[in-house]
Order: sequence, then structure tokens, then C-alpha cells
Amino acid sequence: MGAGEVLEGRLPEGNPARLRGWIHRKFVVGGKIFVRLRDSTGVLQCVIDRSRVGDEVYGAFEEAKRESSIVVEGTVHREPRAPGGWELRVTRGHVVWPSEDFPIRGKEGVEFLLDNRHLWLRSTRMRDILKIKHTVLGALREYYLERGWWEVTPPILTGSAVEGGATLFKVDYFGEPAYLSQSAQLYLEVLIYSLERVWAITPSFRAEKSRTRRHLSEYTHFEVEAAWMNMEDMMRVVEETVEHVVSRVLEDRRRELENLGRDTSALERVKRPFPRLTYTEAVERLRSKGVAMEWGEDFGADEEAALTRDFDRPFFVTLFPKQIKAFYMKEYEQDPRLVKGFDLLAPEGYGEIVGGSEREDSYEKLLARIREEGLDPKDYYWYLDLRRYGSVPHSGYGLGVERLVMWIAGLDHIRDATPFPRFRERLRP
RNA sequence: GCCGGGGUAGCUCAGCGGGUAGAGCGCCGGGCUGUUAACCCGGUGGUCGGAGGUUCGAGCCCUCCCCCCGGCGCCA
Repeated sequence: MGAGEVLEGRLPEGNPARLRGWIHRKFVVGGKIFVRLRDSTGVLQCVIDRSRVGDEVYGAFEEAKRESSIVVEGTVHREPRAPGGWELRVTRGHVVWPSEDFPIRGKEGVEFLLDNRHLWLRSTRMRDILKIKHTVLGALREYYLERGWWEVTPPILTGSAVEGGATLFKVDYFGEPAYLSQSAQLYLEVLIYSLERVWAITPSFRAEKSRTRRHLSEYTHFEVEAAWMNMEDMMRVVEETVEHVVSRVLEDRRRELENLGRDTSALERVKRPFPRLTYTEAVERLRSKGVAMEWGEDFGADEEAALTRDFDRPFFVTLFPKQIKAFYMKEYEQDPRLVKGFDLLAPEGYGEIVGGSEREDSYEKLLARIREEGLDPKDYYWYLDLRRYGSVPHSGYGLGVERLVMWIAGLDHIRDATPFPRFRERLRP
């Protein structure tokens, strides 16, 4: 039995109930104590009347401060004066453990709340976001599970850089340098030779000293890789995945979205097919809007924001210039200046949430690209081997779970999309 | 790393032509027969981010450093 169930009216008027939780708020007026009990399901008002519970119980609750853990028993009643229209009239109860003065009341600043993250996670706001993330993760798994893909477990500790670009966290591995993974992709490419279609959910790490509302040093990476799929095939997978996740959240977490003030009509519009434009078209579109940009440059924040304003649902940008993308992306057959990569950008200014590509499956071309990037082929011997022993056309993508949650929940900063955010100067709690 | 803003009571902030600090909330005490981030009365509370310097005198001016916030680059 939870507070939320009572508020949903699942118990008839007068029904007995026993609730366990924490004191969210408390008001003492006249001979009554109004305790707002919070548990994982909601916040319910409990009325403690001295004449019903006796002096001892009344005294205990009169003393109890916010966030004390409590057990109360009583009967549920419809009550227009109570928030949510229901309350518990307490007949018995006790304080399990008292709380000291709780430092958070609701007007604190960002730094204070981050220092007290372990306590702030009790807030209804963080609880709602945690539930949405749970549903997002569940929906991602659900989509692939139902279609016969395989979940795998790539390593987090790695012996060499994966993409070569982003900054890696270095750790000591029995006296040898090692790095925290920034992507499981290359390992997933190995595993498709065994399972053909795989996915993994792992933490990824980036040591960049980023200072934006869209970056974390540690984030949850959802990555997919499949043999026999080209770029278009993989884009369809992405499209279906995102549509499925959004509709699942709308179905199961509508109350949480509303609590957070999310405009759900923006999410209702997330239906296939998602618009597609090539990198070259995107550059032209930006120029026609007066944004100065050279063909061959990557999109900056301004460019990306300008693009997302044109769409009311997520959209793809495809076929990028080779020089701005990673070495493993497959060269475009019709124009060797381009690679078969794609990004999925979320609307409403949220920007990139997915990056994917068809992978280079030719041994010679991959080796040449590794050398062009100044990487050492020896570090990639096992990755290159995949192209020597029955190479296969294949594609994959990576999705930032926190970015997806941020957009779906309508958050203004990615730090709230994860319970214990890690970024520059923030390692505790 | 760069650009901009900021660090004053437990929290959110005000203070300024340099004259050694204020409010609200919290907390403590009292009051209130149903409260809704209650209300009323009284009380408590500060090495003004750190170190130097200018000055008769510095929260306020100068120098260096530390920390936080927003943005850029990078990306998921």
C-alpha cells in the first residue's frame, strides 16, 4: 500500500490502510497535526488528532521533524481540503527514526543542491525524473528484446583509445596505462560476428572540461550494432526505437511528465518517418537563413540550434564530410568526400541524441583511414582482423541515455537526468 | 582552455561617495479547532571565498589565488 494508490482512489471511503514513509511537510494547528507522508508512490496527507491517537502518539509526531521515517495506520477518506482529495485519518502510528533539521526546503541554489544530492534525490522532482529514466531504459531494452537482438557486456577498462579524438580518463591497470571506455562500439563490432545483432548499455567516460548543459563526464551509453545492415536500415531502427521509447513514456509516465511541466503535445508528435536531410542540404538551409558556414565544417551550437528550430520532431542529418567524422565510418560510394554517417537531432533546441554510421568493411580502406588519422594500426590489430576474416557490411549507433531523458522530460540541464552527475569539479557525492 | 556573471547568517539575497553588517526563510520559545512552501508575537544567528596591499579606517578600492554559475569549443 502506497500513498499514490490512496490518491488514485483505489481504496474505498473508510477503508483501513497502513503506510510507511517519510514526513514531507508538517503543520500543527489546534489539536491536529497534518503530516504529509511521502513514499515512492506519492505524498498523502495524514491527520493526527489527539483525541483519536492519545497523548503519546500525538507527542511523538509533534516532536518529529521533516524527513523523519514513520509508520501510520488509519482509514482513508475523501477530503476536499486535503491535497489530492484524499487523506488518512490516523488511529495508530509511530516514528521509526527521527530526522535532524533537514537542510533542503526548496529555494536552494544549484551548488547547494549538488553538494546535498544524496538528500535532494528524495524530492518529488528527482523521483519523477528517476522514474522516467527507468521507463526509458526499459523501453529501449524492450524494443530489441522483442525483435531477437542480443544484449552483451563490453569492457569498461580498455587498453587504447577508441575514437582517438575525445579525451580519455587514464587509470593505472597493474602498472600499465589503461583508459575508461568512451564507447563500446568497436567491441560490439567484434560481437556481431558471433551474434549478428547486439546491444549494450554501459557507462561511457569523457574527460573533456566541458561547461555546457548537455555534457557529463560519465554518461549512460546505449549502443547497437548489426551485421548485414546498411545506413538506411540502421536509421529505420533508430527511428522505430525513439518512437517506441517516447510512446512508452507517454503511456506509463504521463503523470511524472505533467508534474515536471513537460508539454506532452510535443512528444505526441514524435511519429515516423522522421525528416532527413544530408549534411550538404543542412549547410545550404543554414546559409539561406543567413548563418555563415563553410562546407566541411562541423555544426556548432548555434548551427545546431538553428536547425532544430525548423522541425517539430527528431530529424536526421546524413552523409558528412569525411574529415569531421571518425575513421571507422564507411566511405559513401557515390562521393568519396563523404561518409555514411548519421546524427539524430532532437527538436526544441535539444540537439544531438544519436550518432551512428555504416562501418568501413574494407581492410585496405580502414587501414588507410587509421593511418590518415595518425593512429597506430598496432593498437587496432583486433579491430582490423575483423576485416580479414569474412568481413561483413554492418552498421550501428550510439545513444546518450541522459540526453534522451533530458529531452523527453523537458529538463533544462543534463545533470538532473542522472542521480549522481559527474562533470568537471563534481565527484561527490 | 576561452568569454561573461558571482562568492555576505544554516538557505536565498540586500548593503556601497570606503566609517568594523541587514531582510526573508530556517532554527528555538509562545500563540492559533483543518493546515496547504500556513499565519501572528518574541528570540537566536556572520573570521562578508582565501592571502597580500592602499587607507586613520576595507564586505566595498588594487594584486594574486580558490570555488560556483551561464556560454563557446568537443561530443552522446
